[in-house]
Amino acid sequence: MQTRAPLPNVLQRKFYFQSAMQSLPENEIVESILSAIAEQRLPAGTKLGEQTLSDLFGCNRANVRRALATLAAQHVVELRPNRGAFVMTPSPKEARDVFQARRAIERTIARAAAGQASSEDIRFLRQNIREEAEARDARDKPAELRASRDFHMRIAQVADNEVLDRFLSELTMRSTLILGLYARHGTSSCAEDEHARIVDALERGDSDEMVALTDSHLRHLEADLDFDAQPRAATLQDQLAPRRAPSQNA
Amino acid sequence: MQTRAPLPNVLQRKFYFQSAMQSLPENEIVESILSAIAEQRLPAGTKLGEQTLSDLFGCNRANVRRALATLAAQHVVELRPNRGAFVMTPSPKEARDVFQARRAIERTIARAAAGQASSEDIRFLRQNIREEAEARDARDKPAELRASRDFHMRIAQVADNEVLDRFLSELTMRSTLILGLYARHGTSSCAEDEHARIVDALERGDSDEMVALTDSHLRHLEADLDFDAQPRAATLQDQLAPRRAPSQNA
DNA sequence: TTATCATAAATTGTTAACAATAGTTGCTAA
DNA sequence: TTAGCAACTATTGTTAACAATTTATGATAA
Repeated sequence: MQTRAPLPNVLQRKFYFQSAMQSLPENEIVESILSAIAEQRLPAGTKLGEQTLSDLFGCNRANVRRALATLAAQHVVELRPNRGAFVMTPSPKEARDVFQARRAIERTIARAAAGQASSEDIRFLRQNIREEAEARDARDKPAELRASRDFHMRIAQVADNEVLDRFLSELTMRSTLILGLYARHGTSSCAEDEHARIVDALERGDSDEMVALTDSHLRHLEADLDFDAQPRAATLQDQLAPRRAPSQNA
Repeated sequence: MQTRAPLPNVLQRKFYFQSAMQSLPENEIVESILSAIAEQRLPAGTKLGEQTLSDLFGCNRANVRRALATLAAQHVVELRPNRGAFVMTPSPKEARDVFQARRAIERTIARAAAGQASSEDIRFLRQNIREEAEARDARDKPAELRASRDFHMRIAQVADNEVLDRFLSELTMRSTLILGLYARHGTSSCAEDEHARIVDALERGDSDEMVALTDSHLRHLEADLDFDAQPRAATLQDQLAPRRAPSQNA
C-alpha cells in the first residue's frame, strides 16, 4: 500500500503575488505550491500527484492541471508526459543561468529603487532583517527563507516595475531550490550584515553603492554552491522513503 | 449573428521555442499563438474563444484551457473570469516596464555574447539583416517582425543562458504588442544600420560596444512610442463597441 | 425613438466517466 | 536465487455532458 505523497501543510501560508491575478480557484493552488517551494517545505523532485492535490485543495483535477501548467511555465515544476508533475530539480548549468539572470535583474532593480523607498519601506526592511535573524537563531528555516525572500521582493516593489518584480519572484523561487540542492553551509539565507548595508544605501539613495552591494551579495550566495558533491537527493529519497523529513543539517 | 473570431491562419508557422518542451498537443497551441502574436497577425485585444481554438487545432477544450493558462503565465494573454481569454493589451506603464526589463536583460546578453559567436552565428545574423531589409522593402510586415525578433533571439542563444533567453522571448513578444499599439512610425522593426553595427561588435568581441549599441538601440525603439495618441487597435473598439450598462440583477 | 427588462443564445466553468499509459507486484522457469 | 514475463494497480490523458454566467436579441412602455 502506497503511503500518500508528502505535501504536509502546503496550504499553510498565502502568497502575496501582486501580478494582476484574479482569485480563480486555480490561483490558490499555484500560490500555495509556490509558497511551499519558497520555504523549502517542498524539496526538488517531489512528485505532485493530481489526485493528491485535488483532494488537498478540494477542487477538481481540471483546475489542478491548469495550475500545474502555470507552474511549469515558470520552470518551477517539470511536466513529464504520462508521468506527472514534479518540483523542478535544477541542474548546475541551470543554477549558473539563474544566478546570472538574478544579478542582471537585481542590479537594475537596485538602481531603480535607490532613493525611492518610503519611510515605511525602510521600516519594513529593517524589521525584516531582525525577523530573519530571529528565525535563524530559532533554527526556523522556513521563516528564515521567507524573510530573506521578502527582503528582496520588497526592494523590487520599491523599484516599481511589475515585469522585473515577476521575474525576480520566479528566480528567487528557483534559487531556493538550487540552494536546497547545492548549498554548502545550509546558510541559504543572506548574510545579515549585507542586508543591513543594502538598506542603508537604499535610504541614502546611493544607487552605485546599491548596485555594488547587491551584486556582491548575490555572488556570495552563488559562491556557497558546491556542484561536485552529490546534490542532496530529494528526488530519490522522497520516492523511496516517503516518511522522511527533508534533512537539513543545521 | 456574430461572425466568428478572426484567427485566420494561426497555424501557419511553427515556433522555435527551445526550452525543454515536449511535443504535447498543448504546446502546439501555445507556440502557434505566440508566433501569431509575434508577427502581429493577432492584434492586442483579440478574443481567443475556446471553441474556436479547439476547432482550429482539432483538440479538446481541456488542452486549449491549459494552453491559455500557460500563455497567461507569460502575460501575453489576459484571462478574464467567465469572459474568456484575450490577447493582452499593454498599458503605457506596462510598456515602460517591459522596455526597462528588456534593456536590463539584453545588456547582460550582449556582454555575455560578445566574442562568443561562431562564424555560423555571424553568417546567420548578416543574412538576417538582409532578409529584414527585403521584407521591409516588400512591405511584408510579418516577415519583417519575424526577422527582427530572430535577430535578437539569436544573440540571446549565443549568450547561452536559457533563463535570459526565455525572458527575452517573452519580452519581445510583449514588445510587439506594444509597438502595434503605440508605435509612431509603424517602423516597429529595428534600424538596419544598428543591427549591422551590433553584429560587427559581436564579431570583434567588443563587449562594451555591444552593450552600448544594444542599449541605445532599445532606447530608439522606445522613443518611437507615443502614448498620447489613441492606441490604435481592436482593443478599445472591442471594449466599447458592444458596450452595455451593468444592469444585471439577482 | 430610447430606455428598460425579459428571454434566448453562446460561451465559460465544472464534473464525472472512460481510455491509455506507466509502475508494481507476483509468478514461473532456468 | 534471479531473470523474465504477465497480470494488476495507480495515475495521467481524453472526452462528453451538464451547470453557471455573460452577451446578444427583441419586445414593451414612456
